[in-house]
Amino acid sequence: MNAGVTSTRTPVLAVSTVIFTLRPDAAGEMRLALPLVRRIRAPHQGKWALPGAPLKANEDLQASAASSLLSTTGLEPRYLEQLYAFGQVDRSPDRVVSIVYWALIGSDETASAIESENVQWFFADEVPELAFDHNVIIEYALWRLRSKIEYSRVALGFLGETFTLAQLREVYEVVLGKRLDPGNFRRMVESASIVEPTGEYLEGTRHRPPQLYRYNASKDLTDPDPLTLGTTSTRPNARDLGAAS
Amino acid sequence: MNAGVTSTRTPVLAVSTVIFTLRPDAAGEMRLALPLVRRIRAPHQGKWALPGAPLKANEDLQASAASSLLSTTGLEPRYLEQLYAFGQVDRSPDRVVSIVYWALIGSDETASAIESENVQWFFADEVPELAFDHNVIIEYALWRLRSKIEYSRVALGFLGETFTLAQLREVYEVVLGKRLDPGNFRRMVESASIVEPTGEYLEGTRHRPPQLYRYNASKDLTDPDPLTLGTTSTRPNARDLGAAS
DNA sequence: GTCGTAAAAGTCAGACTGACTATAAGTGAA
DNA sequence: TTCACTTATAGTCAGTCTGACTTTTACGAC
Repeated sequence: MNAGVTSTRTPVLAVSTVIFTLRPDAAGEMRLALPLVRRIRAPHQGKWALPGAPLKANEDLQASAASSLLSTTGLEPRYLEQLYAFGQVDRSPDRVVSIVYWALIGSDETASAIESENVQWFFADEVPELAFDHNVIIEYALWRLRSKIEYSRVALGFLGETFTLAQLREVYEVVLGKRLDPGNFRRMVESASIVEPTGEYLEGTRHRPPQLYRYNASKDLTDPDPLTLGTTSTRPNARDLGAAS
Repeated sequence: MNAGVTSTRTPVLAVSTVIFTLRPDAAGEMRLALPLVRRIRAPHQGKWALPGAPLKANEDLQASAASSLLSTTGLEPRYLEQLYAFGQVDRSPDRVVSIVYWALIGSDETASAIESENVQWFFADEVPELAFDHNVIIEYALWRLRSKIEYSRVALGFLGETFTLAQLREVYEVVLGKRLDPGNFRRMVESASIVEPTGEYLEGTRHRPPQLYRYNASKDLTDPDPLTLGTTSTRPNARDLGAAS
């Protein structure tokens, strides 16, 4: 046995990404899915893991997340945000601190995805046992997605340039795991002016053609990094507590 | 000149902490304050900076934040949570990725604080020009504190074991920078059952003695780490969007 | 034309919020 | 002892938001 691998080595930095999309299952139901890659070296060789790579010396963190994601899965996310830095001493035989990003991509943009024996899509509720603490990481990313969809516009990260309200609602329904009332959803979306109508209508439906929408401020969707703090507005739904005056 | 220091060295990991407390200014007004330490070596020698230290090989991230905070400032925070990992290539002449924590401590617990020529308290709105990107980091920590106080119980991190509703309200007022209606504040706090009355009353006031409260679930206050995900409840104020059934 | 379907608009009662008023319970001063 | 003062505590009320529900509209298929 190789006895020397202790956890007291100088910490190494890696950047990984949890990237979600929506895909239909066998029954045609839309479900949350994410790509995993098979580890090709020890530790945990052969197990599935999040896409990622060691941090390069001349690369910013977010750029590192994007580039390692692109090179291992072929995906370029529409939304990308830092999730958390995982650094428990015992999370790997080596001392690895993983700075994890989470990302969203539209179903229509996953066509370019690499799919092979070593890169595959999994439904979020059918993730196998992964390498390291990656199962915990995915759980946390899911929690963050579900929380954030309620007060921000991240849902748009799943959709293309234009979309119908029914499509947008479906995103919410899949992520939150419950049905939403179409009327109330429309009211919410319109009052929050998250999106605006394009004036065009979707054709080819079996019924009245739904209006197409686009989002107003695509800026708001990307890069909520503290690095852009000055330009970030406060959350739309933030409430006051017993405010006076 | 030393010409060789490029930013392409292998990344180094540091852990720093923004720790807030409430202290009275000269006029007796409570204000947000935080301790800074003077850098004793290059780069940015002599400038003020956040307390921190390189990550030790055998220390978890949060433990590293706590221990470096204790050794440089003498403070042991009541609330400690990861803030963000800062890793821009150009944020330091060396390549340093800083995993930053943010913390709260009660005014009554800052007595043990080291104060010297090289460790001093600053009001949050009077922070001088700091080393590295630490000004940006503090801005972000402030934003996070103000956001989080609205939907969580972090405010309790500023207070001792027991407190009056007026004291709790003052924390909110200072952090949010606006006055709150006492009656509405009481209603909010009671309906959210954030705290419970102890049955005791504060003495020595010039008026009717206010009841003392303590918090219900001190568990909820500490460690919102994803590492404890299973036990974390969802946010109390999280709202649904046009939910049906 | 009629039917079926989903879009889009409207209704309504209950909960919540912010502003405000009223009462109660102490201390210090007269 | 009594009064004045301050703050705790309780209550009121109108406006807004929310979830459930109903109605109307506009299209394709037949």
